[in-house]
Amino acid sequence: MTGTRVPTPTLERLAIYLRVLLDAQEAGIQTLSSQEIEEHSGISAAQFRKDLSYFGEFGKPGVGYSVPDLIQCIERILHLDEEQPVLLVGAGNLGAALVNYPNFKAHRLRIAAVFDNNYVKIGRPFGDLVIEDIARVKEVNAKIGARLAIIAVPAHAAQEVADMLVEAGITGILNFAPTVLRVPPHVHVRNVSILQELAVLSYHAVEQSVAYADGQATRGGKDGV
Amino acid sequence: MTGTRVPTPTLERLAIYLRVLLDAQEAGIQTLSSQEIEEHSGISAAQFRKDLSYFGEFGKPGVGYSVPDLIQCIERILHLDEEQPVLLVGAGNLGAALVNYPNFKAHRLRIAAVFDNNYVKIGRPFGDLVIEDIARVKEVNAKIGARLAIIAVPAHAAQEVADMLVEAGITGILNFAPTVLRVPPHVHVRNVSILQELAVLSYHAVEQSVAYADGQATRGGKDGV
DNA sequence: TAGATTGTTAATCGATTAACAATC
DNA sequence: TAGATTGTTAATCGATTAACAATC
Repeated sequence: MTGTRVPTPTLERLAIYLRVLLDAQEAGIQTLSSQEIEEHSGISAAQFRKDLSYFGEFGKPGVGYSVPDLIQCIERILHLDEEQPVLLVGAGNLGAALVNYPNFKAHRLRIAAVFDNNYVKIGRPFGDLVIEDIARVKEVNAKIGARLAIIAVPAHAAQEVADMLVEAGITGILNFAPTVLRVPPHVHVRNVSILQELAVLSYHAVEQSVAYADGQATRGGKDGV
Repeated sequence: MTGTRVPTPTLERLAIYLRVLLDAQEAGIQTLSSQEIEEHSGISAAQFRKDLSYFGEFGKPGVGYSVPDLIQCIERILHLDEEQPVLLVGAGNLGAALVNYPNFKAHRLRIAAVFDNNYVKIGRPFGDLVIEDIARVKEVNAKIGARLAIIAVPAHAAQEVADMLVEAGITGILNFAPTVLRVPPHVHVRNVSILQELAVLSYHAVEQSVAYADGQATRGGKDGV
């Protein structure tokens, strides 16, 4: 199946499978069937098998999937099989939450440097790191060689930061600022928009309450995944 | 078009349009065409018109869309036309970032209470609020009447928190914990998974770099949206 | 009116689901 | 071997795109 473009939803689910598998490994489980993956992930067994088929054959008919083997395969696919440095820009509240985020380690992601443009903050400690001047990001990343970066600055500064990151060799940006970034075609951006998420929930939450009050609650809605 | 289910991608884009419109209003722009919306949002004009068509007719042929009118319409659709209280569970680093998040106000979202289960934290100030005992969430929300809540606790505690929130009348949950929540069908969950986002970027970032090094850089990849 | 732009329909595209032969 | 479960193909479903008549 090499050559086919992998759908983005497939990649997103891969990360979910990986989490389920790591939990299973923690619990000492050796083997899981696609049906069992469905029970733990909420993603259908057929979808799981289809997703994996983009990358190869990983299971044994009649048996299922070896938990440690599949973990290794997915990690390799996602390039999480060796430590991946990540730049963080923005030493505010969100940056502090990220730099202390305990779950990165299990995925071999490591915040390797923190940047800000505030001269009061530059030079101060931040988690295990020291805040550096965003103006020096290219120079600093020449040593680190990170491809991934997180933007956690106010919206009005995000585009300028993105430009500097691209200049510094970053090819994947996780953007927390509520703004559309313009980047060259070889750079991927994923946006985390808390307001957008809440807006979607707001639409449903109130709709649902009304339906509920009318005794018209929907059935069989999918649980959160 | 009433009666048709609105696709989730449409709702997600609605929040993006709203942001573009608010920016335009800020800049004193009175009218925008779908083409201009495309330029600012990265979402195609056809898609924009199709999205709005689920809710009614909002534009004038030959003219475009009134910025203030459309803002009002989208706000009404998303139930952001009047203040919406939101419960926050988890008074850690992420909770601190959220409680101080400046952008909620423009969308009429307000964190109305913060909860934790740590007795050392309960009673302490947190932003403008005082941390309350999660065990009292039902009691507290009986007064607030929030339908939306944010879970910002470690993964191992998230399901228990979700159960309590549902019990307290919450119908929309924004979940930051890396775990699949099980909730009744009338409750909507949206997950923000930083690890998942970085995993997807990791896949692409390294792929792209390799392609780049080989002189096979992809063309026309979509810019971040 | 003539030009511009909408709202909607039909065509295209892509992702999900179901079913089953292959195989451990 | 018999039972279970995979990987894949074909059918279904849903979302996006393109085109255009309606209309300001």
